[in-house]
Amino acid sequence: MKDESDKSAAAPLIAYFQNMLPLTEEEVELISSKFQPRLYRKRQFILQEGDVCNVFNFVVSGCLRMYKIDESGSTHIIQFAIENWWISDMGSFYSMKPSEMCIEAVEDTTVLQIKHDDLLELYKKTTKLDRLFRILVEKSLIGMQQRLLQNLSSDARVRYETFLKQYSTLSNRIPNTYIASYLGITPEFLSKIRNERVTRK
Amino acid sequence: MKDESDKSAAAPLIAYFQNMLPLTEEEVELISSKFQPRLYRKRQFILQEGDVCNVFNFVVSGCLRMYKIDESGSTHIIQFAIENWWISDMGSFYSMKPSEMCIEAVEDTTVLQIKHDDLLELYKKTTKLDRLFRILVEKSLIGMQQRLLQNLSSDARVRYETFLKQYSTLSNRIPNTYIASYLGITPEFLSKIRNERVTRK
DNA sequence: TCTAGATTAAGAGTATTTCCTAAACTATCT
DNA sequence: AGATAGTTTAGGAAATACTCTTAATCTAGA
Repeated sequence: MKDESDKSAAAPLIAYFQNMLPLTEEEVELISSKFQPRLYRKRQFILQEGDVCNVFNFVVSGCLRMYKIDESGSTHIIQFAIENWWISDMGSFYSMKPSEMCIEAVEDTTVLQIKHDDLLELYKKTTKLDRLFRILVEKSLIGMQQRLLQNLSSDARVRYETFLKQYSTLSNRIPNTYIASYLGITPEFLSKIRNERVTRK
Repeated sequence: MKDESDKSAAAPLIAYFQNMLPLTEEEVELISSKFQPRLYRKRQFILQEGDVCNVFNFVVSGCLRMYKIDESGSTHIIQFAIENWWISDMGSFYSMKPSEMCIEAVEDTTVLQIKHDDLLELYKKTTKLDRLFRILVEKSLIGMQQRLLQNLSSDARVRYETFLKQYSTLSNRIPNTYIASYLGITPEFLSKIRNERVTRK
């Protein structure tokens, strides 16, 4: 019974993988057995600053945010993760050193988690995993590069417009303070930008 | 004779890979046969805006920079690549769409290049390549994430200090205009920062 | 040796953004 | 349902971080 429910729990992940690469029956079994579903309530922590990030998270539903609190106390959101996104502090995950980041649930969120050691074991057992993770990390890298470029070349207004396009489903689901923190500005200033947008039209 | 020279040319790459994961004799052969050495003279283009980025580059010696020119005409350097670094516009490489970036030699630079199709073929022939590229892309992603964090949370002074630490070998090898462009400021302002540093001590 | 580009310098200027205060609104908890 | 805490909007003053301009000096390539 337990097996059955776990297996069906991993269905969204299997679908996600199958969409990238066909999987054999055994691979489906193997992957399903290693990913554990877990529900986080709004504002619960998946990772806290100072802890080692020892799981890789695949978001089934809901929304997570990863952020860092700097010396002066302000938070900077590196990434949101919604349905079918991956999130983890890879630096900490691979070095097994304490993380400087927090990962927190923005809404009630279901994730599928794999522990560090289990992922390494999967890599050993089937090379398909190397390929899947290669591809998904490549995608993340491409996205990250574009974000960096944005930050280098655009002011807050343009960055906000881009955010609205890219995260259209998210923009009215999360507090504006989070968006401000993602854009690297104060909530008050975001409010001004929003006001400009409205009156301009 | 040709084979011999090609094989030895790939030696730095093989050493780099062996340092990550042991390779079999066949894998060494296979990889060596697909990577072509190429010399670019200072200011030569590896990739020009509008072209498809159809090679992946491993820098053996020298230095490359990847940058974008925005609408207003200013250039933004995304990345430098020195010895043992990888560089390519991955967005263009995997989508096979024209790139918005340029990659240019900052010094005379030797690279080992693999063509898009050859890399896909290697992925097919040996899954070891998936693993190697997974790992190296993961490293890039971690680095990129840190850079983004820097840009979100620090002013130009701090970013410059970080640059000096991270690229200590590079900082006195390349023009300051490039460093300014990497940091996202004008060369004049970088000069002020540098002046401050000196007088402060 | 000449020339173009790179670096430093310095002052004025600007724009983007923060900071502060405050009011209105919204969600959450008991 | 009412209280409380957090979120959003608003507005004006202020700061800072950075640009722009001009110009002189220095450096490296042809």
